[in-house]
Amino acid sequence: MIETGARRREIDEVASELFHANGYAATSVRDIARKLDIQGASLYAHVASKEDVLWSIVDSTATAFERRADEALEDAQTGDPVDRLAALVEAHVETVTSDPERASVFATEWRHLSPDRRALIGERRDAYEHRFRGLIEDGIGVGAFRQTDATVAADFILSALNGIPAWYREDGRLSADRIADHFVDLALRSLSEDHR
Amino acid sequence: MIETGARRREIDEVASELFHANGYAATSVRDIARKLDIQGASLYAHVASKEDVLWSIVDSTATAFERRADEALEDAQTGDPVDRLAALVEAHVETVTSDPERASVFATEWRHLSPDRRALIGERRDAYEHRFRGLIEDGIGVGAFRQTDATVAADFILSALNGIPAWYREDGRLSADRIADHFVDLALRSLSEDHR
DNA sequence: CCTACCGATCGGTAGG
DNA sequence: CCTACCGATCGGTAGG
Repeated sequence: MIETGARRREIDEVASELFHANGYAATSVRDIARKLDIQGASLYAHVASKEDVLWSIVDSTATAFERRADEALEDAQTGDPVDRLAALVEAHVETVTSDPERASVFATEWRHLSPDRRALIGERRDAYEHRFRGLIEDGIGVGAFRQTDATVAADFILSALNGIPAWYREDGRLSADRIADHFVDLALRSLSEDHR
Repeated sequence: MIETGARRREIDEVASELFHANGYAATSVRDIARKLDIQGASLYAHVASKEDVLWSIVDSTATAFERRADEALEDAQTGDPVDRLAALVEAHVETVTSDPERASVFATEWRHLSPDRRALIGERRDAYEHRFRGLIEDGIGVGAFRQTDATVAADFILSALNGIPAWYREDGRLSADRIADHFVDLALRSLSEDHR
């Protein structure tokens, strides 16, 4: 049975902070416990292992990215690959900015998962990237995007998106919405045809 | 006195591999020693601490980025901000692909440095990013780039560049040169004016 | 570069 | 959720 109580959620929250700030390997179970004002060993009343905490964060964040992308594509209500890619980029920025710490842990700490879990996440990441690449290919197909390497372009855009947690501040100069606008713009233009 | 012998260089090389693959915190001094077929304690005949190894990698890689950028801008021999930004992006891709493991360690593991060293690297990173931002601003100024947020654009491009180690393979489908071409193209276009 | 060793800390368990 | 505890491993030192 998977625990889903308030305490369990608190664990994921403080662990996300610490894993983001110092990395999974440099964060001890006692570091997490200290932030919750309990003893290190007491954490095991709620979780079976340290890796389970990482898994919980990574798995739920993967689901968040997938769900938000699904919704965005449904809402788009259009077959235009340009609009659909814009919706995907916007959704991604929204997911990242809504919880930058979890997004950052998801993007950088999954190598510390067990081999089986790592493989599972690897597949989901591939499928997610495939959406980007597919829409880029579609856009090239209809002549909306320049003839370019869709794989490189998808990596380019996704790397830029995943870099957001490194500099985003909730109380920063730009709101999450404005950042999303900028990123949609930069991403679409990077694929645009010359009109000179 | 800083040791610069062949063994010392080997240490940085295998440490770069391990720090890249598993992260600094998850790599033990004995892991590094094992790859060199020596005892864990023997490593301390060559280095004063584990952190000194990380520092050596990070510091030399920062220098490599700076030097290659300097050369590229000198070679550019032009005041055109578009050409100069292209040269900077190309130089960055070259530095990353010439040693992706070191580039990746530089980009992701510097948080494990001591506070003073972290601050030093932070300043150098800021200065480096400032070159990108400055050229973007210049390009906007002369009307070559669209009116956009230069800080966001610089983060966008630099994050994309720093994502390369995550997917680049030396024996992969694309040569380092071709990747550089693609990235120059994607980066410049992302800043381009509409001509519609 | 080795052997022998150090104190500290790690993730995790037992039993309440 | 606590106290008490476990074996393993950590970065690093002493002395050769």
